[in-house]
Amino acid sequence: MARTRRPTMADVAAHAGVSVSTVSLVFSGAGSVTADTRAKVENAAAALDYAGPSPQARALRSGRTGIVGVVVHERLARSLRDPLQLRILDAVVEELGERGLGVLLLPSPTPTGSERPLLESAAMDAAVVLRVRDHDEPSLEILRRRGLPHVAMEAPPGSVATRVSIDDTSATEELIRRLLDLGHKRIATVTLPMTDRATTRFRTLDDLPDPMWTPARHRLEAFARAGVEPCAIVEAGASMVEPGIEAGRMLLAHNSAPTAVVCQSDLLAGGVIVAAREAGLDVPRDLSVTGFDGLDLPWLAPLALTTQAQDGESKGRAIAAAVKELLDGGTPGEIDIPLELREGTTIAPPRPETLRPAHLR
Amino acid sequence: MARTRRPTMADVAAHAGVSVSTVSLVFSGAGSVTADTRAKVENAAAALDYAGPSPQARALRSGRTGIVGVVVHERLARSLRDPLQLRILDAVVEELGERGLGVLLLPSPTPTGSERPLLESAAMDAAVVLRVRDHDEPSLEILRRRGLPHVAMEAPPGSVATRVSIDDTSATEELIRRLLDLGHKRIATVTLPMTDRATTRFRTLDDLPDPMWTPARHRLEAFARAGVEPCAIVEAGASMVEPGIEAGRMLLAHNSAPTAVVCQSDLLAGGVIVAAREAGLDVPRDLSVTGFDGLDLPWLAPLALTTQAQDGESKGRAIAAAVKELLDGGTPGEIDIPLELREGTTIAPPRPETLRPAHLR
DNA sequence: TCCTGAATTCGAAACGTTTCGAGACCAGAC
DNA sequence: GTCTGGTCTCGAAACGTTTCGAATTCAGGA
Repeated sequence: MARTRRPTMADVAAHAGVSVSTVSLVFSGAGSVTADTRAKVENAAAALDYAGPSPQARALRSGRTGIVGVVVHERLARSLRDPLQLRILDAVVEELGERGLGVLLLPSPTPTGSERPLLESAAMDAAVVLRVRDHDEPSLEILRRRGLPHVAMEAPPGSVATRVSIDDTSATEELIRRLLDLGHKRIATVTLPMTDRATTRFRTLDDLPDPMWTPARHRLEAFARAGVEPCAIVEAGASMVEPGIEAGRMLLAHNSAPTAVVCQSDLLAGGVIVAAREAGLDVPRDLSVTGFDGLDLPWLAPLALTTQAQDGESKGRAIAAAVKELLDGGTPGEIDIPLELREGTTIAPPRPETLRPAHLR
Repeated sequence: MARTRRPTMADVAAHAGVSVSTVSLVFSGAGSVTADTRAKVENAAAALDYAGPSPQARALRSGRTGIVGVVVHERLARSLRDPLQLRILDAVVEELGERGLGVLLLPSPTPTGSERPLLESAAMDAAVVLRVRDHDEPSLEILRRRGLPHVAMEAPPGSVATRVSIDDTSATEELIRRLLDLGHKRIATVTLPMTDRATTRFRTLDDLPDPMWTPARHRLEAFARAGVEPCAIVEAGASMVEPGIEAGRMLLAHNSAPTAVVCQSDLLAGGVIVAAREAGLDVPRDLSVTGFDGLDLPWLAPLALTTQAQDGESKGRAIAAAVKELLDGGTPGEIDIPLELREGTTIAPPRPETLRPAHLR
């Protein structure tokens, strides 16, 4: 089979005995075309094995590519191993797909990365930034330069025109107050990664990185709002179970172990619970644990995590809706996705000091 | 700020006092340009806030879009909740990204789907099909029509020019033989979903769907190769823990419960183990369980799954390498990714009949 | 019979690049 | 002083559509 040139609209037009404009009309479905003419064109297309108008040419002429870029963590798996993020992306893909829009995965540009990041050079009509560092996110500047409309999730207030966010500070504060009401005094926290290349480690309030991932910062600020200081802060290397276990071990080995741990994600909380079990502690009697996100963690049974649940699907749909509105020339502004405190079985009043396992007093 | 037209290469050329071709040369980095001229052009571009050549125009003229489509399950999350798939996709994105290629997510076209699926209309240079149903996969036909080079993972032999696959039949056979050698007679199996919209249910060898997802079929065929028939077959609704639990419950409630379960994925195996624990059974003494994929399941501790491990990262890299070779005009052919039997602690000889819990005899 | 207006179809002009071949210029060899 | 070869720059021709306004056709009313 000779590797021949693909047929173009001109070929189809010639074969059908009509003009190129008419063929275009048939394929775009826009103008009015006689059933007769339409049939001629369709037959010609079939005869030539014409696969439809070239997307490249269509994009150049019409100015629309039908592609929406989605900026994720440079290591894709870092972003998507989190089931919540996946749900969000899934909803975005589905919702945009209904309008014929495709999603292009864009690893977040890094200073050390390639000369010309995809975000700068790829064709697209709009973009979604799923992961915004604190104010200096370079993606936002690139998008501005290119004049591309964009939506950012969990971005710092004022950093971008269209935001879709949750009020994670208030939600975390609510969890902290629960623990305070139960009588807890020594409350530790396990945070999300604060930077792109985080490792699991102790932090103090004086030792926080400056461009800091927004959700980590917001959820940490809840302590100040609740008027307490965490007795220990461990930054997790990733929002996954393994780093959660590690963080839990670190906290329990600490000189004065906490009676409660506020975890910035459910996966981290799950890890902390595994570490507690490992140390022979009973959750929640020896240690109260809270999560964030509201995932299903069936392997945690019979415990159910006390957490703030967010609905990934509606978050994704809200993002997609905002993108569509931008493409239609609208200005969606700021969108707030509600959280719901889900009562689980992982918090309880602290055990009287004298009854705690000796090594934890 | 007046919403003004974006500057083009012609504007930059005029501002710099050179020709359009020269500006193009500067941006493409190809031809030889005096340092002086280059500086003039770069200054002009900066002055006009020119964001670089239009990807649309570049794509039309050069014929290359820099985009590789990746066909995933229609419900994105179905594909990507599986950590292995995610690793593969991650490696593909990273490896292609190094060459400046972006990954466009393409939900698999469904009969009921939109009029014109993205796979038919989106701009791209090549495609990867991560999920091939048995022979009649519609994606492959569309790609052929469009004349796009493509790579398919786990496709039936002969269905496509470039395949990247594992020998899952042999690997599963190896696991089955282990169990036979240990003395097992009643071996059940929990399969991957066989169709796009599967539910967790019993199946028999006479009752298999015809277009059937290839890995499910291959791994099931291992029983015939090993010369035994599974004593029960449960098709899982998805390759996740929850359907695995459900499948495990169904098998254990069966009149003559198995002494071993061959699960077509680690997540399903994890679920079966949870169901066994729930029923008061000891794994592996009361029930042997094998998995497939080689994931890390920290919550399974202290057990370690006996499984066939595949390296998602090298699989992804192999796929990306094949795509690059296709784009360079090569013909990569068939690529086989090796599997490695990982000895865990979840299989043992069956307990003598008389010692088994009464309800399981 | 002639005129009006709606329904179709058509021609031509973009859209913003890349690429090809040719021209201009300059230094060094004869 | 002329010729040769290399380096840099340029003009013009695509790439394959969409879209705009104009041309054509045809039916129905005056």
